[in-house]
Amino acid sequence: MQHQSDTTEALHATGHRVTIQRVAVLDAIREMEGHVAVDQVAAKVREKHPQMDLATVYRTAGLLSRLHLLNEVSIGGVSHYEYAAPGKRHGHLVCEHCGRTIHASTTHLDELREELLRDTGFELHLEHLTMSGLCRDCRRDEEHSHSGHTHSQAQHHEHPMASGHSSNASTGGQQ
Amino acid sequence: MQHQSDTTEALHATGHRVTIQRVAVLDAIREMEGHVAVDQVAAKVREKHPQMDLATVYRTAGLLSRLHLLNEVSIGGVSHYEYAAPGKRHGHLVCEHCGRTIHASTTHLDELREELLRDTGFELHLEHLTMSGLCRDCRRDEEHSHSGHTHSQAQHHEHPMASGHSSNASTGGQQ
DNA sequence: AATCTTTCTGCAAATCTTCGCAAGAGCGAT
DNA sequence: ATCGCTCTTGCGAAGATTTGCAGAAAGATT
Repeated sequence: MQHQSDTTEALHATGHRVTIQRVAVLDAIREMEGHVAVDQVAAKVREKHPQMDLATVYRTAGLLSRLHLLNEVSIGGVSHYEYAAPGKRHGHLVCEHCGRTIHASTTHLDELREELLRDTGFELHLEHLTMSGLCRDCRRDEEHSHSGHTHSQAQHHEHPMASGHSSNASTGGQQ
Repeated sequence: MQHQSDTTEALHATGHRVTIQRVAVLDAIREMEGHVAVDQVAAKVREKHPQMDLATVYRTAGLLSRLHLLNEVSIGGVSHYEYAAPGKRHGHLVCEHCGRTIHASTTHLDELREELLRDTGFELHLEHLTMSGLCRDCRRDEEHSHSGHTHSQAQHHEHPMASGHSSNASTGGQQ
């Protein structure tokens, strides 16, 4: 369990200083599974370092994200982070209706990435990619309610939303 | 040039009320080219309706976006909107370095959309799709400075950044 | 046109996120 | 171990966005 070295190395290699805050934030997120919101990270970190400031967590998570030690995922406009386990790259599909997050293997995305690079010179960063749309369930629901255009304006009817987030319906193939 | 009717129709058809605020916001954004930030929209709208509240602009732009009359684009974490001209769909590629936004034809994206739909049941909404990465120019710059890992942390060289747009290219003052 | 019901808006307060700055902490040189 | 040069952090404040609420306005009804 010496991840520590990874973190330290990555920071060193990029000319950044190794601070307890940085190690603590990464550790906290690694301990918590899935995508966690910043305030959750802060809470976790404060268990051991009570004086850690929220702004520091934001800054640190942002930095670690840029160093590819974390992935940043925007869910409903709110930043979440997950540990960027090496070799486990995936895109994020967030359902606009129920808020659930699905992981998409990069198989599809790599293709897109190459095409864009060739055609526009733009190098797509898959690590931060979050795309929105409708998940299978909500899509079905929506089709059913195609009768009266009540359109209650009501935001999403908040599906049960499995507590532990990221119900993985992905293409199965996690690398 | 009676767009008015479009707006009115779309609102009606979805059971929403037609208010001056809603028409005004859509008009303002249609008059301003490209992606405009919410505060710019508010300023424009207030030329004619000085009492219009910022929160209303947020709520209205969000609604019009859900009705596909506008496209929402997140640039550097800040919401921008553009008029959703029918038949002009495109994805948004935002450069993490200089903040520039590039339009990607949906040719590439449609493919991805279909694959995702088939493999995961997820219906990707291209209208809101914003992807980040590095544009051609910044990519070249970055490759050049591959010498010492000084990581000067130097502020971004702030490219010219095509016309209009919010002068706010701040990718944030790096740590 | 007056009335009624429900949706919207303006306002203010709450959240989420970033920023500026002075004090504090790494890390290389002494 | 100490010094010094920078990078970082904590803190307060500002910026961005959302939310609750009560009054104002839209659309249906009479």
